Amino acid sequence: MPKISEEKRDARRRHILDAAWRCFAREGLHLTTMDDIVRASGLSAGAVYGYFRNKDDLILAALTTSLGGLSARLAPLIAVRPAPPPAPFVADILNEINAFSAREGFDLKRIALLGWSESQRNETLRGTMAGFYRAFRDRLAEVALDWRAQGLLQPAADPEAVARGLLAIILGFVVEATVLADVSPAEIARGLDGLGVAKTRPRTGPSVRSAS
Amino acid sequence: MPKISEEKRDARRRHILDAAWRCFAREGLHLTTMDDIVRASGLSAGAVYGYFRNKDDLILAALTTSLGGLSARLAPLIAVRPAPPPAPFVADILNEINAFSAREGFDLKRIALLGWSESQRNETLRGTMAGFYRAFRDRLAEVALDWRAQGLLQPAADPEAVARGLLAIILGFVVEATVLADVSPAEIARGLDGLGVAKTRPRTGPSVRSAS
Amino acid sequence: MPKISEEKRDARRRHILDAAWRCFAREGLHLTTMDDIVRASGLSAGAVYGYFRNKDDLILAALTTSLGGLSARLAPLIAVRPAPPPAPFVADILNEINAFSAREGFDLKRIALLGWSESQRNETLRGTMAGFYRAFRDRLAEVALDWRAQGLLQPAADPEAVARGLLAIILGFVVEATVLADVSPAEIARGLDGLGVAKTRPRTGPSVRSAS
Amino acid sequence: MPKISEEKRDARRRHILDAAWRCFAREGLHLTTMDDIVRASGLSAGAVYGYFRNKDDLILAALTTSLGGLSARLAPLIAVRPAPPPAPFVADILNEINAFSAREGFDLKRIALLGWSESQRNETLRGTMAGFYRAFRDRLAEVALDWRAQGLLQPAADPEAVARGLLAIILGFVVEATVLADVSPAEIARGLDGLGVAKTRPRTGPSVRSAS
DNA sequence: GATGAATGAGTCTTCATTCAT
DNA sequence: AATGAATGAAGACTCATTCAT
Repeated sequence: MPKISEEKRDARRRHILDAAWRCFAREGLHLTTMDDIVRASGLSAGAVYGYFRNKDDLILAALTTSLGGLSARLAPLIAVRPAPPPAPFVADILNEINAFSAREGFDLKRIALLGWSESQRNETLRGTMAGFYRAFRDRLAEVALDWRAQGLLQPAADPEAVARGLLAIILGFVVEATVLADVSPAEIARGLDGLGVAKTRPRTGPSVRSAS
Repeated sequence: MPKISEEKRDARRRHILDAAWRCFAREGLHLTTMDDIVRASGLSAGAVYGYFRNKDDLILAALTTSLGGLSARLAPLIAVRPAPPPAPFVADILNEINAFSAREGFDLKRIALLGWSESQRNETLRGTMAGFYRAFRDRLAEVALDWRAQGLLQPAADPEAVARGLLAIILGFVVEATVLADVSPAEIARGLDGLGVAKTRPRTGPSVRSAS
Repeated sequence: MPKISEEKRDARRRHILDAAWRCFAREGLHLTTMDDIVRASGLSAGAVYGYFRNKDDLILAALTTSLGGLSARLAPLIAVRPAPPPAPFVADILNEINAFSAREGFDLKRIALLGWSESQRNETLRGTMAGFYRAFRDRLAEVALDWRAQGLLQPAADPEAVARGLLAIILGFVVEATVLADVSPAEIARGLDGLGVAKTRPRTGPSVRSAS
Repeated sequence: MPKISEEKRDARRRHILDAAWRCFAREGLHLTTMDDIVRASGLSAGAVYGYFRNKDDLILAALTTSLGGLSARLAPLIAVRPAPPPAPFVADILNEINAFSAREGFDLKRIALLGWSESQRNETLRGTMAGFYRAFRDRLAEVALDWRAQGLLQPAADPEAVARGLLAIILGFVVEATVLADVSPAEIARGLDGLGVAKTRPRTGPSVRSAS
């Protein structure tokens, strides 16, 4: 087999990551053996090692690639201006997370949980992850600014603090939905609405309705 | 009549769990070896196996015991009536979580992250965990009911949905504080206040001030 | 099994080294697998690793222990005063090397060959080996001094140079006896005797001068 | 009619052997991977396998080719008649060995060490090597005969035994110079000169008789 | 009851060799 | 002829667990 084309190589890499995701979601990061992934990918051990230096490298790639994919799908949602009010906005985000998860036959939310654990003992991963979440939170702060301008927040609201709260809700949803498995984006949105006061009218747009 | 009194045995058990916590927080559940724990506890391998049937048993005990301990410390906070308004209430909870964490020289929030990952592949653990969080959420729903009665929520607010949202914020704080390491309970509370409406006055009680 | 006695542990270590020697002599250092040694020792893989950190450690121990053993057996021979004349002295040394080799059912001379190769890529080993040979050569220089005093050498003989030559003969015998397998200590001794001549005047031809 | 001329093919072969020598000298025979050699040669794996059936074949070729090369360079030295006296003669040989070594940027003496080790487990190699050394030793015996005729040896000297001794010194020099790295051909020659004495009568003491 | 040495199945990883292109 | 990606059988080493003392 002579030199493989760049894109074929990328596809192969992706294929291995797919197999790894499925395994990780089922068994966790460290209980998944390389052999599990090798078998799931249908390739040989040597082939997998031709694409990833070692297991840690594969874990890192699996986690950061997920993050990157999610990032790309969330980007358009947080760029909308004027930003939808808090509750529907959050519902949209959570729905997108669910949708992204559903795709490949494994739940991305599980991968996220694994990633957080792993980031405790992997410097590189922690850096990448923190960078991703921080960038995302910065976008959320801009949204909060827009909300305040729209009069959807308290006049004195601190966009940075609001962004921190929003991120907590989003991350917390991932945990709650994965561990308790009985929460929908719509419920979180309704809860937010309940907490919010006076004029946050229940929205009727498609994004909330589309929630499970 | 056992050679060792019941309470001595409990102390020993506790001692082993302490060692295990420290190891788990540092290396994760599955990268921690039994030998790590044996060495950290200062006991012999045989001794540790006298208290825990196997590694999974030890993991399970470590995680559920943490949960139990946290539960006990959170109980008084959620029983207060009339319940403090949302923002300070949440701040109190988060501060308590931080305080509990700080205690033993390891961060309970890390253990929580590990537990969520682990619950994906351990039926028993998942059951225990879901039970704990569900019970906690039920208490939160009662708090929400009280808030609504106090007029602190929208009149039509659904206490169940609010409880789901509150739990998400709390769990999300654990993630954000552990992975990003740049959030304080007070900020989350301010964020909630910003999101909340009209008359949620900044509270001045000790709990918010005590936040970092 | 509770704590093992120091001497039992040493015996076990020795037993493993014995097994390793046999394997190494047969297959070479790097073609011998740990499993070969494990099987030859009759122990389990884990047990072997309880005595030697890794394969390199075992190799190092096997080689340096051989060296140490040989050193101990050679010591009395080179301490004799007045030293026997060169030829019989060398014969004695070579015979002792053969005798030491014969003992364990494997040939120490082969181990020496392996050690020299290995010392090219193992700093520690090279140091240990060089130290051993240098110390031995220092003893040989003392012997040469004694010979000169006895009038058995040229009056102007340099004991250091003589020691270098003696060591070369000894090491060369190991090679010749192992690779050609048709040389005896007595023959080397006779050869030395044959070389010892009337009046080997320092030559002045270009070839010696060209030597570094 | 091959696509590549015979001499181009030989040059390629030589090029690969060169790469292999460098690798072997650095890492040893069995720790050098085919990929190391492939990379060092700048060719592809397939290309290397086009010239050598397998790794053992390459090892064999590398070792025997070295031997052949050395043989060719030593031949003129041992053919000189009248032969130079022992000390300068040996110095000439050792200098030639050093010179041959220096050439390619790797030390042939190291290759020799590797070859001796390898010959223990490779029948073919052992045969080739023994043949080479034996032939060389036969030439040395002729030199010894010439020396005796010149009166440079004891009248009763056995040329075969002297040849064995000479070979030992030469091989031993390779070891000493490689492992101790502090000997020069000139020193060995001076040592030989020092050993050559007035009246080294055949001794009759027990130690020589005890020799096998 | 306690100890900690021993077990051995299981893990990650390498690498000689092949062969589709 | 040449390429280099793929193969997969080993190899080194680990670690949960047991049990003789």
